[in-house]
Parts: sequence; C-alpha cells; structure tokens
Amino acid sequence: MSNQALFVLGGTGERGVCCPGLLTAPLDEGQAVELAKVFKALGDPVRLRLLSMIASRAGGEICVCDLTPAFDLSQPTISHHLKLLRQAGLIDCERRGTWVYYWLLPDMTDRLAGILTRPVGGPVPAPAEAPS
Amino acid sequence: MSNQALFVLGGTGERGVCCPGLLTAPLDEGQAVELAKVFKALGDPVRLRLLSMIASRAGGEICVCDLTPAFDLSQPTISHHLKLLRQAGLIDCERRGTWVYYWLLPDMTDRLAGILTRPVGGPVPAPAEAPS
DNA sequence: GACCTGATTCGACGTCTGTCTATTCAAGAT
DNA sequence: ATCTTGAATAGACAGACGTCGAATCAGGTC
Repeated sequence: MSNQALFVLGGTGERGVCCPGLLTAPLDEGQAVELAKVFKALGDPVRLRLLSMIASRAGGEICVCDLTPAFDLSQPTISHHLKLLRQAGLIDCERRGTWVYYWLLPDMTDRLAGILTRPVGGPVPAPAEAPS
Repeated sequence: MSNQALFVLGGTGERGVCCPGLLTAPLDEGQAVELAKVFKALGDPVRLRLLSMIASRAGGEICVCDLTPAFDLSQPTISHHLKLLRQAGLIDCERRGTWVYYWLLPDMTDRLAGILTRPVGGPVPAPAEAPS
C-alpha cells in the first residue's frame, strides 16, 4: 500500500487538471488524513535531507550506501526513514546486486506543489489584515 | 518567534528568485530543521482541515467560533492546533472584541509550493526506473 | 558449502504529540 | 462590580515517533 494516498493528491489515473487544492475549498476528513500522511513524512529533518539528496542526485538515483555516511545516525535508522518516504509515495527503490538504489517519484512532489499553489484569483483576496 | 523559520523558505527580505528548492540540491542540516517544522505543522489531518477552512474562506478570515464546531474535538484542542499553525508561520490571528479571527499567510504556502516545484530542467531527467 | 558485506526487520526505550478536563484570561452585558 | 461567553493556557496521560543494538535477509565471493 504505497500510493494509496492520492485522493486530493490527484488520484492514480490521469488527472490533468490542477488539483482541488488545499487553499480553495475545505478538505474533507478523508482527504485530510491522506494528505497529512505525506506531509508528516516530510516533517522530519533527516527525511527532508534524504529526499533532497535523492532528488538532486545527477542520474536520478542514489545508493543507500551513499546516503548513510552523510548522517550521524545508525544505518537501521536511515533505512527506517527511507521506508517512511517510500510509504508516502515520495520515492521508490530497487535492489541491484548487493546495493539498493532510491529515486524520486516526482508525481507526488508535483501534486503537493499544486495543492499548495493558490489559484490566480484566490477565494477572495482578503480585505486587509488589521481592521480594528 | 513566528516566522523565524524561513531560511530556505525565502528569508524575510525580498527574495524574488524561485527558492533554492528541496529538489535541486541537498539541504543542509539547519535548513532541513526549519523546513521540517513547517511540514510537521501540515502533518496532521485536523490542522490541514483548519488551514483549508481558513484559506478558502471568502473574505480571507474566519472566527474561531466558526472553526471549532466543525470538529469533534474540544475547544482547547482546536486552539492548540491553531497555535501550531501560527508558530509555523502559516496563519496569523487577531482578537476583535470577544472573538478571535484567523487568516492565511500566503507567503509561507507560496514558498512551500516553490520548494516542491522542480526546476524546468531538473538535476537530470533520470535515466529510467528499472534497469537491471 | 561457509563466509562477508550491504540493507531491512525486530524489540526496546525515551521523547514528543494529540487529546482531554480544569483553570485562567479578555471583553461585553447586566 | 458581577456575571456570561469566547478563547487561550496549564497539567495529565495514552499513543505515536525517532533512535538504537541485535538479529535476519539478500547477494556475492572464496
């Protein structure tokens, strides 16, 4: 159950349109639960660094053995964080011989970016911030 | 210390350019810690729903008294979640008479969207997903 | 086969988080 | 001044989370 978390996120099928969006209409319970899983995965400094290392890697993928030494953490801990990122649908991996390689799944980050992007008009510009 | 969390996020000054980005280069420790605080604030279904209710509100702001009854939670719990969103720099509030009104701070969501957006070229398209 | 190395899984443990009730604070109304 | 209502704070507590060491699994080498 990796990418089951895609309700608002765009669904698994084609979905050209630009996402309902967090900022345009109230999320319902189920949507919020699914979305929260993904943001929760991003809510840890170690996982953010892992994700950015994976995403920015020239060639598109990186070996666990190149990730681990960048942290002052045990190897099982890194493995744990990678698992959470994978369960959130942000990355995927494959074993090749002795090593395991990870890569970004850009669909998910694209969807998140879309969800956080305000529509041109917005729900209404907001009158001002300090009336009194 | 509300908006102290803006390193990668764009800084407090003007910063027209489109953010270093999570996906283009490895985040350093400090950047990751600050960014994680914001994503952590988004990593809860209740807070996501609160944020979306606030953001999508016509007029730009909403009274706490309109938020609370939408949830099956105690009033202090809602207050607690609003505080976390505020500390993350995602919303702000103001008391007007008996009531307290909240509104979105779009700068933060804009920055997050930018951070999650891949640059046109990308760090390199990624060769393919399943070599072997 | 036995052995070695890279990576994941398992259990345990301390900390952090979400929730509650009770209390306090702020602003009006009587 | 006292009371009432809306909201925030304080303290408590169960459950989730991040980390570790030990054990297990997957491949390759000898």
